[in-house]
Parts: sequence; C-alpha cells; structure tokens
Amino acid sequence: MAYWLMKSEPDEVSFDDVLAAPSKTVAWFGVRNYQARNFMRDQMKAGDGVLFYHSSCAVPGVAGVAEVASGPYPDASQFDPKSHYYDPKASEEQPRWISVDVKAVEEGSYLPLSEMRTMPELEDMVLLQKGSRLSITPVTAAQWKAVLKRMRAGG
DNA sequence: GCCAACGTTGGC
DNA sequence: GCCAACGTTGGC
Repeated sequence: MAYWLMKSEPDEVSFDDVLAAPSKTVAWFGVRNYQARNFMRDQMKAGDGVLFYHSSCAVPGVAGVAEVASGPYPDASQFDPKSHYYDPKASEEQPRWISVDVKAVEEGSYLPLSEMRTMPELEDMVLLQKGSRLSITPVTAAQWKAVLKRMRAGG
C-alpha cells in the first residue's frame, strides 16, 4: 500500500466538498502534468492513502485524510471544449489525461504547511523540498504516520 | 502582486 | 536535440 499527497485549491474542491459529496467520493480531474499523471496511471491503487492538501489559499496545509477509490480512467474534462481543462490534442481514442476517484476518510485537525516545516519526521517530504510544486507527490509510511498522529492529536 | 522555480513549446 | 521564450504554480 502506497501513500500520496494530492493538492487541491479549496476554491475549486475543498476537503469539505469531498465530505459532502455522494459516498464522500469525487473524481480527481484536471491534472495536466505528466509526472503527476504517471503516478496516477502507473502506481496508484484503490485503497492507497491520500493526504488531501489545500494549496493557493490563506493557510495552505493538509485538510484531511482520504483514499484512492478507483483505478485510473480517462479524465472527462480533457474532451470538453467548454472546460478550462480542455485539451484539443486529446481524443476519446487516445486520451492523454487521467483521473482517479478520491474518497474522504477522516477529517482530523488541520495541519498547516508552516507547522509541517517544523516537524523533523517530514524533513525529507517531497512537498517540502525547494522548488517542489508537483500536484501529486509520494509520501513515505513514516511521513504518513507522523502526519496522522498530529492530525488525530488535534492542534 | 511578486517572484523563484519548474514545465512546455517551438524555431532552428 | 538544444535552448530561449513563455506559461504556470504556489508560497509569501
């Protein structure tokens, strides 16, 4: 079982939005970076752990715990000319972009980025490396454990 | 709004 | 295949 951190702008999809969705599950769409796509396509499995991260907001940080809830499938928004995520080079026959379903599991207490930077267990986390801006990054079992411990302990 | 860092594009 | 120009990300 693998662990991931996935970034979402809460103005687009917040962790609360996922909690409120039917079956607490949403399609993760709009990834337009090959490295992040390849993680979804080649490595993600249903049941993998997901840290749901809020980016580009007042207090960026991990908002909740989720899990991968499907295998990879074509991202529908790439085919929709009206979508912000439309890709004219993608076709139904040859899709370029991938979605997976993500299911909210546990809310916990919000873990701000500023606090993550103070946690020694997270020193090597991909998210925290200089210049790192991938929207999907791997998380080690030790990092996962440290984050969950902190989120369950409360602020 | 700024800007560092990174990814993509396209001319050559 | 190189690399300059451009676009995007995302914290601050």
